[in-house]
Amino acid sequence: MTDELHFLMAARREKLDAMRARGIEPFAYSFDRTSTAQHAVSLAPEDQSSEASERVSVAGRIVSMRAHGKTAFAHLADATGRVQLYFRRDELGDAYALIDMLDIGDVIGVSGVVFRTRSGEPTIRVAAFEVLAKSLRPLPFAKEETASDGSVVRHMGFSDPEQRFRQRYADLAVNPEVRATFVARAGMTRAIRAFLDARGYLEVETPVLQPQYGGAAARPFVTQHNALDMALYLRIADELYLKRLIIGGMERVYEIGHDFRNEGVDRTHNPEFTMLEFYEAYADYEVMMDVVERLIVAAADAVRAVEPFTDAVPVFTTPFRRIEWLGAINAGLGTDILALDHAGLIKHATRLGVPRAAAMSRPKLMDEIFQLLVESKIVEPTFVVDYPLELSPLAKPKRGDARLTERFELFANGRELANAFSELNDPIDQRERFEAQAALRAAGDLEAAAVDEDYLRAMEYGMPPTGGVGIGIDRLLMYLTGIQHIRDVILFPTLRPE
RNA sequence: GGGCGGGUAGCUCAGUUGGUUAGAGCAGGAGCCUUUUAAGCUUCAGGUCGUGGGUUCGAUUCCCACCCCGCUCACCA
Repeated sequence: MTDELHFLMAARREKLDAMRARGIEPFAYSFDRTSTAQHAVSLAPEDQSSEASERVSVAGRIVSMRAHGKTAFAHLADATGRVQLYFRRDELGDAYALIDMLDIGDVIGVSGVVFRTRSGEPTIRVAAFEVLAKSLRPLPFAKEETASDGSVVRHMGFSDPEQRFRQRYADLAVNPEVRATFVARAGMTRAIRAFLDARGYLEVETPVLQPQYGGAAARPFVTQHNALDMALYLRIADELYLKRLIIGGMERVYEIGHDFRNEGVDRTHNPEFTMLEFYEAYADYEVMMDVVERLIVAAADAVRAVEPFTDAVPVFTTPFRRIEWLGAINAGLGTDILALDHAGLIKHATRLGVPRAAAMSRPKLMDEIFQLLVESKIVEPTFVVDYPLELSPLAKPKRGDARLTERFELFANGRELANAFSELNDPIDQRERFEAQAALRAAGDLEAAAVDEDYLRAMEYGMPPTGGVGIGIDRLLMYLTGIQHIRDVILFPTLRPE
């Protein structure tokens, strides 16, 4: 059936027309609120015989309605919660006829005094009300029952995952607890900004559209600039631009923004996601480990402050455990992985069950083996330190062991939460690393980086020693809240068009 | 991409071993009801049973293909 002709919508259009026939315009310009729903509830007198002295005006959406002839009850929801409304014909006179033209979903403004009903529920006795926006399309509100222990039981409702994400507006309107996730998300990023700002960091914005992408291993989205007649890539990382700023003398910078990776969509991957990167001149990865630890704790405190997540957020003991990449993997493998040639790596990877190992490059094989033997088994937050040089084309070699780099990743619950290094600041070494990547790329590794000549030019001017960190904000929120699917922490996850 | 499960009313779901009018609750219309709260009572309406083919006297049901969704594996260092 077509929406336009649907009987449910037709009925609402008829009510709209009936209101206008009475000279009422049901789409308002503004409404002066004197109270929120939450505040109105708090005004209710203790005993049932009296009522609050103060008259309140509240606005929100009608989420339930029970009409009884000459009286009617409804619940009004705003951002703070819900409050019951009581309409009486004795009180409203001719205006009471408008009750027949209201629907669940309408946005209305009411004023009246707060009292308690026979059953004790705080309720506004409506003295006047107006329709602020007529709802022409029915929202799938669920019936809610307040159990004797005060918990709310929702009956049926709006649960189809596809429709919830396609119509997040309806999801948020109907399932108010969804909002809490995004309140927590905002609290978390606010805490992170406050933490970095307090440390003297400057928040910056670098290009999303880039002529050359880099800073990570991933396949990009490509787009076309018409006037310049050139291809542009959506960034896969912020890294190389933020380090250009370090070279320019902005000694502490961070950016929170979207990166884009042209890869699969699943429980932990959305094509666009939010990345925090921060860089600090004159710091090495030891300093950054300490910063990351405190930043994670600050983020966790912020999420813990949001009601439904208080118990979900892990309580950390610092310092986090540290293990060495090479020691951990060699212990699992029973031999020195760095002593293995390509054929030996393929043999071990295959033995461990890595599919299609024969087609993989050395770095890829090492990472696969690491994931299986070490990463997947980490539960408590753990810094894995000192990654092999060939896995880390932007990191400085480790002092005292040129096979490794000063790099760490933070893992918890088998997932990567942060990736960081003492940034490579030797432009000659960086060129060699880029060229090694380019060779992998030429050999068919679609995720290997290309040589970035402009970045090398910037480095040649002189880049101070720098510590840098990347943290996936969506993943961090998932970890802290215990939410299992990335689409539940993103307001509008990527979907196929309808 | 592989495997498994699913797509039936606006929402949440039953059901059809192939058969005539496809069901429920909520939401909706009409009526009654001046403290209800999953309000209640009476009554009415609401469906191309994901799409397209095939088999059949007859397909929402069986067969084939396709589309979409979920879970999962793979991929995503």
